[in-house]
Amino acid sequence: MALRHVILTLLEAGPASGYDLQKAFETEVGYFWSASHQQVYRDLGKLADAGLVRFSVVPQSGKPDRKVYELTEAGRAALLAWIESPVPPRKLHDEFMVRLMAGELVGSVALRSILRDQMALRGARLAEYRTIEARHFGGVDPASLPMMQRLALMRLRLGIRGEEAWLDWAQELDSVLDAPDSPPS
Amino acid sequence: MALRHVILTLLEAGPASGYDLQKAFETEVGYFWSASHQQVYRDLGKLADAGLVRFSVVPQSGKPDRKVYELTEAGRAALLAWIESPVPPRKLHDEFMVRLMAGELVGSVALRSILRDQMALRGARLAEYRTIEARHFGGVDPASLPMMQRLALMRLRLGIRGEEAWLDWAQELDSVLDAPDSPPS
DNA sequence: TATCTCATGTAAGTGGTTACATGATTGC
DNA sequence: GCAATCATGTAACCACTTACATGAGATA
Repeated sequence: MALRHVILTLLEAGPASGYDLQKAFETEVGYFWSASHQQVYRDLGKLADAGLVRFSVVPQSGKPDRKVYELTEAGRAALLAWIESPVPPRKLHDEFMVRLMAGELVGSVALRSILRDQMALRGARLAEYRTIEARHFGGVDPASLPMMQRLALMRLRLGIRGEEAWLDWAQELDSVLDAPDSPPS
Repeated sequence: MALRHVILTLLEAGPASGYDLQKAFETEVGYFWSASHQQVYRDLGKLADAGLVRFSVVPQSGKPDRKVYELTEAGRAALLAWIESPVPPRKLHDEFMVRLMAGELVGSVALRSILRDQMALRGARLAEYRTIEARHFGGVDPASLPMMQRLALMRLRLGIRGEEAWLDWAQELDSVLDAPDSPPS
């Protein structure tokens, strides 16, 4: 159900089309929420049916018409109520961990290469995040920023810390895999 | 699709009933995969249809019969092939982050209390993980353990590091929220 | 000439959640 | 007497993915 609330949140920041929202999922909100354009369009329809958003059609020359959505009063109220509702426990689905477990049981030799692949991938992501941080915020103290940018920076930093922690751990795992196996006593 | 492979992995470790598997999802594998008993039973059925697992019915006195599942050769082969298949990029869905963003836009006063709640929750989880670590592994060097326990410990440590990183970040956020807001220049 | 971007959607399938259902045994 | 544990499942619904579809203008 939360995707609807993410959409409401994005619309609270200003009117937008389905296309605009989908772009947001690929960029700013991408490091804490993802959604495909099909989901976005469908949920916009559902939200409109429920009276939480309304839209106006903006014709364009040469391009398809834009449907620009905005929050209704009911939508704003629903969003406000949701913010303070309890956060459901998130459930984890970490395929990499499963492969690690499976690889060990099956006696696969490929554990190392899977680990290295994953490290490269996440290292690249971390570098990307750091670039964004440097370009947009350039080593500034978060407390000195207006609240909006301050929280945007903090959201980015969570992504950075998460990747750092993962890479630290992966490094430890990599070295620990080197040690010879001793039979269980 | 990955749930089926998690089940195959658990069965590779030894025969088990649906009930046993579901217990595993609540304990050992709980910090990297979750599944409800309905999912487990349904997917066991699908796996049996596909010939990747087989089961034998074990009657019990006073309790319902157990259906004890085990891997077939085809199942083991499928698992092996899967381990080295590329890991699809995991998608994030962090409700807490969305609330933070929404709360700011709407001007909610409740941000602080949401943050504190979440910190308490994750702090408790971290404490739990550390207790398990101390009880099962008692400060031992992972490299000295047989491979199986070694990886079990490393899986647990990923959970620990993840919670630690989150709490560090939350602490920073908490203090950063104190600073007065300055209007965007 | 071909691909990318803008901009919208439908249809079919899979994955996951919630609620319902049964029934004996063990511990409070 | 009541709840929890053991052990299995079905049915209905909701969320999400993959594939298909259109069509003009911009860029390589």
